[in-house]
Amino acid sequence: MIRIDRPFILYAYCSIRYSGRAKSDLVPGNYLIIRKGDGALMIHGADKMVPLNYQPPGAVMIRKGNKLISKRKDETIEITIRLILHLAELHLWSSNKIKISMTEDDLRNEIVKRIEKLVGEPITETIKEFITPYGNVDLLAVGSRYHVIEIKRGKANMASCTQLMRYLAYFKEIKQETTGWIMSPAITAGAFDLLQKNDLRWAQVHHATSCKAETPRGASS
Amino acid sequence: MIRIDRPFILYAYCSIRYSGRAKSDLVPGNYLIIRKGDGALMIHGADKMVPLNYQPPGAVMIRKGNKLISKRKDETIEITIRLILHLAELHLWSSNKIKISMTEDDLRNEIVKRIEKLVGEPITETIKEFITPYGNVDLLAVGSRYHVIEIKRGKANMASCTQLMRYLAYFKEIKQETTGWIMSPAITAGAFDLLQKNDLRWAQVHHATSCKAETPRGASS
DNA sequence: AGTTCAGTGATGCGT
DNA sequence: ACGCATCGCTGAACT
Repeated sequence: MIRIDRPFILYAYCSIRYSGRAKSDLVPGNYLIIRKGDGALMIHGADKMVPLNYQPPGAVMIRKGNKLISKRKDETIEITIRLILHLAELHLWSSNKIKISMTEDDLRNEIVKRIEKLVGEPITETIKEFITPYGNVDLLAVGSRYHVIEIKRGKANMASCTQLMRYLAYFKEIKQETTGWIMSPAITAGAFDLLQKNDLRWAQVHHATSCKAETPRGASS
Repeated sequence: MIRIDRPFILYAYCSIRYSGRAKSDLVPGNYLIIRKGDGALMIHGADKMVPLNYQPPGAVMIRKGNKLISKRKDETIEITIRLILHLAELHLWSSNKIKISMTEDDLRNEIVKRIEKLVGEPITETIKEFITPYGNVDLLAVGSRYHVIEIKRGKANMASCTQLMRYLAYFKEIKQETTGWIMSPAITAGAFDLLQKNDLRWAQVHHATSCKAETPRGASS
């Protein structure tokens, strides 16, 4: 019963049992096991990006004979190793953080720059992450009325609409005149219909370059 | 310029550039690169479960000198290798599928068994995935009225509520008397408030074992 | 610790 | 293909 702390990769013929939030059994096979220094554990099959089984950082691993057992809170992964095919410790693994651009936040900054053109009226103030009891509004633009804006970096869908409608319910409660907007590069047909039915608007916006506004009525898809 | 098809793991001192839906640069360091036979690519740092950079199945990889370039549609990852620390091909990697239990679908089956006790009235029919223009209802139970049931395997949140409310809007349109339910092992405080305001109900249900029903009024959290 | 939300979400299932 | 919903989602930020 030995505690294992160092990060390693292990390619082995093994079987896996998981129990916790859910349960799973994995029949014996050749799988790739990756264990990081923070406790993160991933067991990968031959395809797909997501691991077959996994455990988040904080898990503690011990070895008991030919079994590797990783535990975290009420969750356990038990790896029964039948044959080690490849094993390596990874020294001096870097933990640099990655910097991503073209996120939703970047898009919001673009929208703020062109806000008057997008909503079609003079705006005196823009507030990011405006707090309501039903969640925080991505962007609130104040002009002759409030513009409640939900931003999506990709294609907006029905869930995006209901998220917007949830915020609007609050402004209705406090009897504040508002227009609800979704601003995104694209929107699904169902979401667009839902917007129309609720008298909400969509403005097509793009990352970094141009922004073009349309009312639901004028847009085709 | 050599095309690479075989799965491998590579631990190397390298830098990464990604461009596609978003953009990122990763400063030189020691990273673990995993490439699967279906094209899936993952570049892992020293911690966390999620890769720093990645590409889904279908990506094509070529080698150009000390660069590995993986492309898929409009997305490119370029790995500039400065020093190979460890390299291995993975032979006979298994692609067995994993079978998970205690999913939302399992919970739904439990609920169907106890449906009359949960909704508190005789039920003549239960329909899974009942289709509405606003999406498919997890479970529809028909008694003296309709019971529209949204099921969550974990803790229900505000998004769960708005999802339910979206379905209910349809039944209101067709003037069908309904009661809206969320059934889940737990629910967040904000979601519970939102339910109450909209005269909807929550029933606490558990995986596999017992089910206990409560009205929003009676529940504490 | 709890809650909310973004994500290069990914993945599966339907149309 | 697109649309939609789940995920043992993970991770981050804020309370």
